[in-house]
Amino acid sequence: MTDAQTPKLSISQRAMHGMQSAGDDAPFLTGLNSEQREAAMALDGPVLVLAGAGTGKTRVLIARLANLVYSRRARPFEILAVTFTNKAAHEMRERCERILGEAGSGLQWLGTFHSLSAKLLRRHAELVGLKSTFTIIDTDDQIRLLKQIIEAENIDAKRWTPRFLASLIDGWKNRALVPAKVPKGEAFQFADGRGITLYQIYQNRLRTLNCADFGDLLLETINMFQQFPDVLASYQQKFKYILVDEYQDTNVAQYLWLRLLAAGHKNLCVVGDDDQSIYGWRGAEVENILRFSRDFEGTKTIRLERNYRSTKHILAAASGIIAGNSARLGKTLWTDEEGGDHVKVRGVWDGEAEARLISDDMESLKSSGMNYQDMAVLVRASWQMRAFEDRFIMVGLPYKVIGGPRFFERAEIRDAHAYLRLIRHTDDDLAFERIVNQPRRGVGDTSLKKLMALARENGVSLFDISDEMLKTNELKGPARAGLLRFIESLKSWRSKREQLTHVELAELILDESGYIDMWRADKSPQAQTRIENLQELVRSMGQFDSLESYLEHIELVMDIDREAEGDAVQILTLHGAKGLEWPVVFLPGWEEEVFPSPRAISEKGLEALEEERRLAYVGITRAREICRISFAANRQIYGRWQSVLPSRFIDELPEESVEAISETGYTGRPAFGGALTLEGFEQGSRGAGFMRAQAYSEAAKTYGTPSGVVLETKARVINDGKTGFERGQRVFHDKFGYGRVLLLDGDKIEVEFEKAGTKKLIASFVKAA
DNA sequence: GAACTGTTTCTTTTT
DNA sequence: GAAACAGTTC
Repeated sequence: MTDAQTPKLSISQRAMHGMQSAGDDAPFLTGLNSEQREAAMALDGPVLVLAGAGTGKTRVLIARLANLVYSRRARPFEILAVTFTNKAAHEMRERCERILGEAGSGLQWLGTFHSLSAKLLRRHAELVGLKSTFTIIDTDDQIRLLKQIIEAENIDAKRWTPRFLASLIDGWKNRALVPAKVPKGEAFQFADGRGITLYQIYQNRLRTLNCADFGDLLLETINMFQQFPDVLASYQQKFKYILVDEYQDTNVAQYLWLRLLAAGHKNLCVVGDDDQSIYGWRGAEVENILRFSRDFEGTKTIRLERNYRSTKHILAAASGIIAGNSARLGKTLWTDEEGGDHVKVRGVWDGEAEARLISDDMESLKSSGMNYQDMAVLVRASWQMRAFEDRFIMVGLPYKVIGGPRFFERAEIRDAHAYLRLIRHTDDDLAFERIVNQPRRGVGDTSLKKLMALARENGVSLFDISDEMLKTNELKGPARAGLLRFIESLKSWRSKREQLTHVELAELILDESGYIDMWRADKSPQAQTRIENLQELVRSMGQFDSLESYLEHIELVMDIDREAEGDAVQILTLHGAKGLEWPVVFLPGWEEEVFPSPRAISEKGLEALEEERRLAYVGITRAREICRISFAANRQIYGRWQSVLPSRFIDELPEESVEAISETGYTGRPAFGGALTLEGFEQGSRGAGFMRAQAYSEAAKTYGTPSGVVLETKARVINDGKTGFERGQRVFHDKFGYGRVLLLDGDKIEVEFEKAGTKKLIASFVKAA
């Protein structure tokens, strides 16, 4: 650790008076309003800052940090600052460095829960049975490992998928439950009561492999703290002040983690917004924010409600949406900005038309003097990105995908990483398994199974057992030759580690292993992209000073920093957009079955739906000046064309702040006369329902009304987009007779018929019995 | 052991 | 409509 950097003290004299907080004129406080100032200056004791979207919470956090350092309450390395995403951590570091200069770089304990945990664990790994060189495995490795375990236990991996087990285990880890602490009953969620046993086996296996998964990073850190109070005490002493961003997204494990560390000095400041809680599926508990003042006695609560980001209409639209939620603390955002554009809601024919519309908009905004980097497309799910990429490539519009079908998740990147991981530690069995036959070396399933069995029997790694086996004659033919070549290559690459830089080594490996050649020989259209990705990977390695630091970064951040190519529009998911803002924001795909996502609709009802609504709120509040929502009449889902309804959220937008239009411009009345002003639209928010109908029908006008599609929509509009059936309800079908509803899926339902078996069908063909 | 073929399932969202 | 999976053939 390179500790103790005292900040340059060219600052206000008053800020230097020992344990005083900074004076009102401290430079980092200028421009803050009174609440923000209060939050930045209340340094001691527990503080809860409830900060609505765009109320300047990051500014407050930075000011607070600066205040801590300048007032000499704490040196930079005595401050623990936790963010939720790596992006946020990165941004906060940059901004701190700008204000604090060198001292900003001294913020060694600024990071995500996971990266900070990894750092702590590497220091004390042996306390929880790991070596400090442990590998952090990703979801892919996790699933493969679980699959092996499930199969080894003779459980039907079809009925009980590794994926499902992984989600259960993640859930337990999110609640900080080691196998012994999982409530017994929950074992029955998997394979007739064997869930906990499997969890235990998995944990043992991870330990032998010297691996930790994401959940372990937190779980094991908590374990360590609980089992070794002296270690905990030393960190409680060390971290004099703790700051947490996006507190509404913390789960139980993270809450415990914080509570343990904050118990010493009790200087814990958390910043959050319950309306932006969008990680419930990852175990986040909004409860945490609600119970904060109960858990930490003497909590000072500060509310930031003045919005500095968006225009009035954008704010009104966002408020209109979020008002539909019942479970909230209730904040009222306000702004004294006047005017600004209305939020535009536009209906189009299909996804392609939507991409066209948006790219046209972007080009015209650009020609009116705006920069591409000031515009973003925010989607619900990453598959939606593709349509935009296709379109942007076609018209030559510069864009950058952030997150998305992520770089690191691509097979070729994972394979390349597996090679590098094996260079790092030859006993990385998961990596070995992945690439021993990639490219094909004749070491197939049977040979690998044999190796794995032997390795397990002897308690050694796959690499070591291979090395041993090659000395005997147990393997024959192509398998032996291939394995020999593989092992020899690995040895040779490892021996060159000293002479070559890690970048040169990576190039050598990709070349000598035949991996790049494998893709060169591949005639599929994606092969070229894969080769480019590999080149990009090698290039990105240059930003790190060793193989180890590169891999550590990849394992934690799960993405590489791609070259920022100047002025480009950004495409990202709504989740990825949290905490960011743009002058212009496009929100496409506001359709039932897309957003809210079908799962959220069918799953646990209200709760999931409210989370989707918060997501909509997050989306709209990312916009500063222009916000444009759109929806299509038809969309390809799973490769099948489906006609879809505008999202229910569109109905929830306040009429006064919204303009519903189509490419042909505004015209008076709905095209379908009575049809579209039917029951469905009349119920609920009347005005917006009209808008939804209007924008929709305008789209139909523009593109004609191809037979079938719109008519079908009309029928469903009468049903208000819902089937009107409930799970378990008894129904009748003309042909199949009587049955019971098994599950609801958009406009379709699955019915178990008494005579005809289980069928999935369009709900309108079924009557209540 | 690999190459080919047909079938099925699937997608939220991130560390 | 891809990617993962199972089954078949060489």
